[in-house]
This record gives sequence, C-alpha cells and structure tokens, in this order.
Amino acid sequence: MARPREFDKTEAVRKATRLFWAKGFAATSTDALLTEMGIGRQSLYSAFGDKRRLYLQSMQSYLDEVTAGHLDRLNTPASPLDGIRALLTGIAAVDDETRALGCMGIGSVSEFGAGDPELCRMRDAVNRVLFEGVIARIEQGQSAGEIDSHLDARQATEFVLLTMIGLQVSARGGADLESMHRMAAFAVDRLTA
Amino acid sequence: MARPREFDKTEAVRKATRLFWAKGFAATSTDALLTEMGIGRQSLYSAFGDKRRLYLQSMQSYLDEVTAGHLDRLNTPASPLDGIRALLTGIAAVDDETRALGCMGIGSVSEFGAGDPELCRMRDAVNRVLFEGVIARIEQGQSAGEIDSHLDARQATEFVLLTMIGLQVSARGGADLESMHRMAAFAVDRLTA
DNA sequence: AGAGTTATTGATAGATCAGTCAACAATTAT
DNA sequence: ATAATTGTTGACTGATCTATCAATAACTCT
Repeated sequence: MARPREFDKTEAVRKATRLFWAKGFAATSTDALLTEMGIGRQSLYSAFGDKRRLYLQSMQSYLDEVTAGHLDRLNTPASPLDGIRALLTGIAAVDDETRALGCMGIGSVSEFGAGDPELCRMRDAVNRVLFEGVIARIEQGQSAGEIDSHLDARQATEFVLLTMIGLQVSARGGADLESMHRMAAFAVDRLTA
Repeated sequence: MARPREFDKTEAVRKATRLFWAKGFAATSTDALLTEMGIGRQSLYSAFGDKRRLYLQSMQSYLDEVTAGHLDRLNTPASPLDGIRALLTGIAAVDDETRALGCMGIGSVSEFGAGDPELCRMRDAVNRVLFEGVIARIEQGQSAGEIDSHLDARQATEFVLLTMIGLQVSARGGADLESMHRMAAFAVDRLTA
C-alpha cells in the first residue's frame, strides 16, 4: 500500500552494470549511473542502498548471466572436448564492442584484489561452479578417449580456467576474434590424447 | 644554475608505482601520492606534469623492471624449456604481499582497456620484446627436442604469454604459491614432446 | 655579492564526489 | 475521503578531487 516504483529494478541494474563493466567501480560516478539508469538520485539510494551495494548487485547479476552462458556452452555439445572448446571459444564475443569489455569479474579482481570479502565470496561461488562443470567434462573426455587420460583432471581443469582468464584479459586488451579463437584452439589441443 | 631538487626522482616514481600498482589509477589520489612520495604538491606537478603523466612514468619504470626480470629468468637456464618454466614459475612472487599485487600492466589493461593510445604503445613494446624472447626459446627447445616440434612456434608463444596473464590475474585474486607453481608446471608440460 | 633560475611551501580555486534532507506525488487500505 | 506508506524530485552538505598561484628558499654563474 504505497506508491509503486516507476522504473524496472532489474533493467536499472542491467544499465548500471554496463557502466561498471566498462569503467570499473572507482571511475564510475553516481551521477553517471543516474543518467545511464534514467532515475533520480534518491531513487538509487532507496532502491539499492549506495554505490557499493549497487555495484555488488550489478556484479551478481553479471556473474549469474555470464556463468550460465559458460555452462551452457560447456555442456551443450555432445563431445566433452567440444564442450571445452565451445567454452573457450565462447569467451570471445563476436561483437567488437562487447568483446573489448572483457570480463567484469576479472575487472573486479584487478581493481580490488582479494581484499574485499563480499566480492571474494561471489567469485568463489562462480569458480566452484565452473570448476565442477569443467572437471566433469574433462573426466568424461578422458573416459571417452578424447582427452589425455594421463592428465590430472583437477590440474587440467585449473588449466582451462586459467586459459579463460588469459583470453578475457586479452579481449579487454583489444585482441581480435581470430587471434582469440586461435589461442583457444591451441589450448584445447593441449588436452587431447 | 638553480636550486636542486630535494628528492630523488627515480625513488619518487618507485614510491608512486607502489600506490598505482596496488590501487590503480582512479583510486589513487594525488594527496595519497604526495604522502607516499614525501614531497609537496607543486613538486609533483613541476617534476612530473600531472597525475596521469606520473602514472605513465610509473608504468614505464614498472614495465622496464619487470620485463627485464622476465627475460632474465627466461634466458638464464641452459635448457630452453627450463627457461620457459622459470619464466612462468617466476610470475609467482614468493612474498605474499607482492604476489597479491599481481601485474600492474594487466591492471592498466583492466582499468583502461585498449582505449588509451599511450598505454597501448607501452604494452605493445613489452609484448613484442617478450614475444621475441619466448619464441626464440621455443624454437631452440624444438631444435633440441625438448619441445614438441609439431607445435606452431608462434602459437606456442602466444600460449605462454596467455598463461602468464592467467597466472598474474590469479595472483591478484589471491592464489597461493603452490597452486601457481602447479599451474605453471602443467602449462609447461603441455609443450613437451 | 648580486642576478638568474629552479624548487618548495601554503593557500586556494573550481569542480566533482558520495550521500542526505525535506517537500511533494502516487498509491493502497480503511 | 482520509490516513498511512512509499517513490520521486531537486536542493544541498561536507568532503575530496585535480590543479594552479604567489611567495619564499636554495642553488649557480658571473
């Protein structure tokens, strides 16, 4: 029994995310956020708490969406190795502008390091999910003979996640689609029997 | 024939670098820089231009030093493969505090992307030097039979540089020494014949 | 010693920062 | 209709930001 909110909270977070993703936390002003989100100052503070809380909510929504995409690409192909390949290749967004943004999660690692407990918890959750997803595919691939059975599955999984990070930073650094696909393919080939 | 500077410019840049490295450009205030560097405001502006120019000089000095270390580790071992191994293992600083800083160059990629021409030029120069150094070792290793001759040397080099990036971001994310060494070793083993 | 040059110091400008307050508007329940 | 509740609006606060200015200090060369 009160006045209803005039903006869509989810959409507002989405718009905030675009700014935080592109410029990081410190370089994104609340004024810029208000303009991008199309809301008033007090609306931001009453709906989201403060700039930091909005950032955390943006990060969570970003990670949820991106992680779902990763898992989808990883698990859709029938072949486990093709799943790994799709995961790594899929890091490179086809659209130049999107690809150049890199990964917002890695952006927060670079900006805050391991010092922020809440961010660390969010990242750990994502990493756990990705690790489980990838290691399952690795083990499947080893059983199927696609992936070298001599490899330690956990280490191979760490390797895939490490490669994802490298690719994401490369994208942010301006890597083109072709070179990213080449690097992804090379890494995938390092796993084959 | 004028009053001499009271502080050592090189040392002042070194101190500025520590701040920029730890917190990035945007989150480092000139006040914090003055305190850390132990100089007055006008001294900073007349000696370095402005905050951004100081950042660029810090970055250059950082990249020079770090790149020299990389090349040293890469080229010191008699065995080319051991050189690659030393390069990757050496990414993980033994000291926890230093390791947690990650790489300042990658920090600038994350903060500014490919949008800043001056930063891009500096990074490109480093990447070229590292690429040449690594590919030379790769080719040596292939000739010596240590490294799989079927691998495309350029792609293998890209792979090594990509792994470096992954390791550096992992370090910033809080990875411990052991896991970094494990990941480095795994990557190196992917190159062996 | 004095002129010329550069560094340091302290004050301050002007903009921008995150966040709050108070008045007003829109809705629901009674 | 009216009370209660919540959202919106715009002004505003105090802090902090980068950068500059003017005055003073330290040095070298003649």
